[in-house]
Amino acid sequence: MAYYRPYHPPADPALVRTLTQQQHDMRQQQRLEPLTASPKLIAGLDSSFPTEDTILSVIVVLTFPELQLVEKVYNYGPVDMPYVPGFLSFREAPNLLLAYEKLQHRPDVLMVDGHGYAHPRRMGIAAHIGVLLDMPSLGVAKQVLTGQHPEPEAAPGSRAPLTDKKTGELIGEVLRTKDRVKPVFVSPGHRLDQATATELAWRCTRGYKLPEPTRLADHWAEQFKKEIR
DNA sequence: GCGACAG
DNA sequence: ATCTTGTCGC
Repeated sequence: MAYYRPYHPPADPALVRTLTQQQHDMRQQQRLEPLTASPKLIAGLDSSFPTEDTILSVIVVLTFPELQLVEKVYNYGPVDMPYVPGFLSFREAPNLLLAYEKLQHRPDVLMVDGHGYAHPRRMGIAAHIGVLLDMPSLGVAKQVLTGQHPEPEAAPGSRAPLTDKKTGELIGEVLRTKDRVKPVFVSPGHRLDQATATELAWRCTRGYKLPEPTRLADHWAEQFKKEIR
């Protein structure tokens, strides 16, 4: 069905060089380790674009493992950075951080819409935000950015490894959250490991393709969009 | 040189 | 991400 593949306008080489260096620097701060205590509150982060030059970032906070919504906030602002594959965080993270400041609750983990470690330089938006806030984070993406993987089994809960084609390193896991639906890509961002990331994503799944944190953030973005005008 | 390319 | 019609299945 994908007869056409998206075309991405060439990005400014100088800008790409700067951002790449910034990601390498941030990676020095990244730590992937087992999560010590079970989280009590988990947040879901997602952004949408009402117009081509404005961004709407939403953050929802749910209890864990009950997954009851306890808070939802958003921040609406301008966007200057264009979308460049591999540098999504520089376009969305700033506004997400502004939304985070409005939060009254202190979540224990952040589930971000996009990749974490499963990134060319292991610094996807989930890792980017986790490092900046120095908080445990994981990424849940709907499409692969880099890496190869076999198809996970049909049964919900099935996993398949996402590996770097060159090094063979495990960079994420493909998780089948729903029967007969394309799987999601889970990877750690900061302060937690792959096993924890996948387990959390699965324990947050309630019959939909997307885990509740990310799914609800996306859902509320639609509601807040009306509130804006 | 030829593809691939989160949201 | 966003736009956008019809269609399939529970």
